[in-house]
Amino acid sequence: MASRDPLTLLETHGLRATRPRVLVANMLFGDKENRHVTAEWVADRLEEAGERVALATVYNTLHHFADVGLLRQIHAGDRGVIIFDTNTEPHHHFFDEKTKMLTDIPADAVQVENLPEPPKGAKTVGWELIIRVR
Amino acid sequence: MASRDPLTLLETHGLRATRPRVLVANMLFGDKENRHVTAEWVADRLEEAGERVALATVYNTLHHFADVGLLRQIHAGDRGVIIFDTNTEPHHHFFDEKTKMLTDIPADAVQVENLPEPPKGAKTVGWELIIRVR
DNA sequence: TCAATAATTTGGAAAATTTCCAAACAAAAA
DNA sequence: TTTTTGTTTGGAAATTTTCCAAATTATTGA
Repeated sequence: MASRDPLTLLETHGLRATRPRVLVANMLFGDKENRHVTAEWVADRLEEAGERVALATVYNTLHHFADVGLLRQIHAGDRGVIIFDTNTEPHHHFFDEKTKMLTDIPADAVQVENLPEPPKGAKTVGWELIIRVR
Repeated sequence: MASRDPLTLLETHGLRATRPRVLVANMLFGDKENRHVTAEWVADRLEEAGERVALATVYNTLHHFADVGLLRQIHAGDRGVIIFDTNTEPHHHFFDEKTKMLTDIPADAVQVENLPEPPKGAKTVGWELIIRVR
């Protein structure tokens, strides 16, 4: 994996190292933990740290990170909330329908054969399994 | 598959055959088409048909249908919109990241081996593959 | 270094979607 | 019937996200 040094990450992904981005990058990539985060969670952490960053900027930042592949937007979980995953490697999720929590499943825990071809005109950019549990 | 007769469906799923439910059941199960619908889509169709049903009732109805297994809430697609799938059989989806559209993939088109065990205390209620395309 | 240019941030308003609520209504049971 | 239970209604409220125009910050290149 590439370095997790926040400044380097921004640099190598063509993002200006502005204050909000550095703060968020530090929070998300400063250690090796993978996280499932929402804009609200990030904003709350910043607030706790006494850092003043507009909520709109948090959204901008997370979307920018996702655009350049630093984060992945998860298509699972509670409707109405965008969840970003710091783990952009292929992997899967348990989704607990009661708690609305996501848990990672390593990619190699499952074998999938015959991944269907995408409709023509489209190409596959990724795939994942969502296992719903209660 | 069980009969798709709307009244019978309501009956066998323990739902009172009220006016809004019959209207929605007709719209969704009156033919053999599978559909991915939102509350807004249903409300619009009702409106077009000159049927007066409160939006809150459309939501209630769709949630009730999902609760009894007549519909499945899809965990994919555009954030912020609840999509209900009339196809409650196991199957998968292509998700087009550009258009936000979902396309069905029949369950037997893919072989998945070693479905991981759920975390203890939980049990698997379903699973699906989401293939993201562009 | 300094201006010019381009990108980003801000805060607040607006949009979009869903849920909540209490009153009215309809269906089922007694 | 009457009672009880479940459902619908419309509007307000809640939640989450996006939009916007102005201010700020970073970068470029004289």
